[in-house]
Amino acid sequence: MFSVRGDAELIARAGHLFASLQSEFMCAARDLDTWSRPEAKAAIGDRVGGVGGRTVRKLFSPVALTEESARAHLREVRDLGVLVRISRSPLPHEVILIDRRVLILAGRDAPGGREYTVTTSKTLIDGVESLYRGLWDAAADLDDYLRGDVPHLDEAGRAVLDALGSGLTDEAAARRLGVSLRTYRRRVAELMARLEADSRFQAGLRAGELGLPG
Amino acid sequence: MFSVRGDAELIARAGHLFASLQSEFMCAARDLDTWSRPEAKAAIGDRVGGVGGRTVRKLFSPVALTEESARAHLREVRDLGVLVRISRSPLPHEVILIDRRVLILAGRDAPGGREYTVTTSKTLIDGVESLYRGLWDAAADLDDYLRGDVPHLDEAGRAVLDALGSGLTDEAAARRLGVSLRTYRRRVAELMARLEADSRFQAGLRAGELGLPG
DNA sequence: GAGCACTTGGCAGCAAGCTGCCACACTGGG
DNA sequence: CCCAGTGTGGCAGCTTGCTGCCAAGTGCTC
Repeated sequence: MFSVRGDAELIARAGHLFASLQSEFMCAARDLDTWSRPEAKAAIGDRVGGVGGRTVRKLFSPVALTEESARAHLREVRDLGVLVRISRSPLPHEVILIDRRVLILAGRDAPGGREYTVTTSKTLIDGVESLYRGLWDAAADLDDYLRGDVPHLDEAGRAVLDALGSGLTDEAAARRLGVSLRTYRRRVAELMARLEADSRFQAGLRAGELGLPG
Repeated sequence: MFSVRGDAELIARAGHLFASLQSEFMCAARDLDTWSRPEAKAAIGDRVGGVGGRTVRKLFSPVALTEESARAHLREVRDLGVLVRISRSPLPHEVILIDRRVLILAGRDAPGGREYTVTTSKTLIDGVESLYRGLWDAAADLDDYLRGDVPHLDEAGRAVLDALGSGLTDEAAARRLGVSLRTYRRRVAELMARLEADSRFQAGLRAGELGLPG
């Protein structure tokens, strides 16, 4: 195990690891800006290369989808065969696994550059891989996530969903929210349209599957 | 970072780490049988001691709940203030974090004893902790999981849930299942009772949150 | 065979949910 | 000022959902 500080040193000492990728590359990160320097990003991208019969998994937090440019980029790499999933977890620290032989973890940004820890310890790798796998399995496919992106609920929508999820009658829920029954039902109808549901059970099921209210 | 082989050596070289627990202990494991030797289990238990103002989190896979004795044990420790959650992930490798200062990972059982890797690398710990946190946040509280364990759906229950989730009216759903409306509604009422829901939305939400139909 | 427990299906009465319609209030722009 | 757009609330009419009740059918035990 060794540590390096800064992207340049990482590439110098561990760049060959990326180039020697054989079968599986897995990474988890908050967003696309893990590599603070564009040249480092390009260099790493070059070394990993295309999928080419290998499995490349990239797991991001929802923050990665904030900008449309990032979404477009993820769609592109997805089109190249990279498996992209979105986890509900913030994923504040980047984790990279190469062929389950090498584990690279990125620390925080620091004045002297970000510290990376590189290890080939099988026990460490197995442990981290099992945690990664748990997150991966629970994460949503990029397309599913984007399709399900419709229900970004504002405060009112969330309040309606909370009331619905409490099992209240419409009358009780409207009272709770301080609106008329007609208005409450209007909002329920809107939420159901957004969830593309024809019944309340179906709407609840979709909300639960999507992790709402998030 | 160092590795040890076997429980005895782990206790000899790292036992003090457990005893020095100050604020937070987190572990993830497939089940309760991580420590292959009862004496090792007891020794570790003694060293961690009670909660005593500290945060102790234990994350297990559903396999940990297979036996009623295991469930009873988890309820006991939960009653002592330990936070217990059940993840849908298999968690094949045990991970332990002590005060976010020490990371211990367990390898597979081997003839010479299981290999443990112990490290205090901040980058490693941060990376693993962020993955752990993602799994923890997505995991179900022990009580919720046990309470939610009710809906083991038989074929008929699953068919009802599928029909409900399709957004059909009761009449259309009954026709689809080849039963009368009264019978269908009777089964819906049973499913809702099992999900402890007072409305169809709430039932759907709970089903979605529980990952039904599994 | 009879008796019992359980399930199904039809029916009725009621509650809850759905939505159109209309009036009113508010806001912003010309 | 007027007008258009938007949102709210009350009401009515209708559909859907909920459940008790009763009769009939089925399977099991004695």
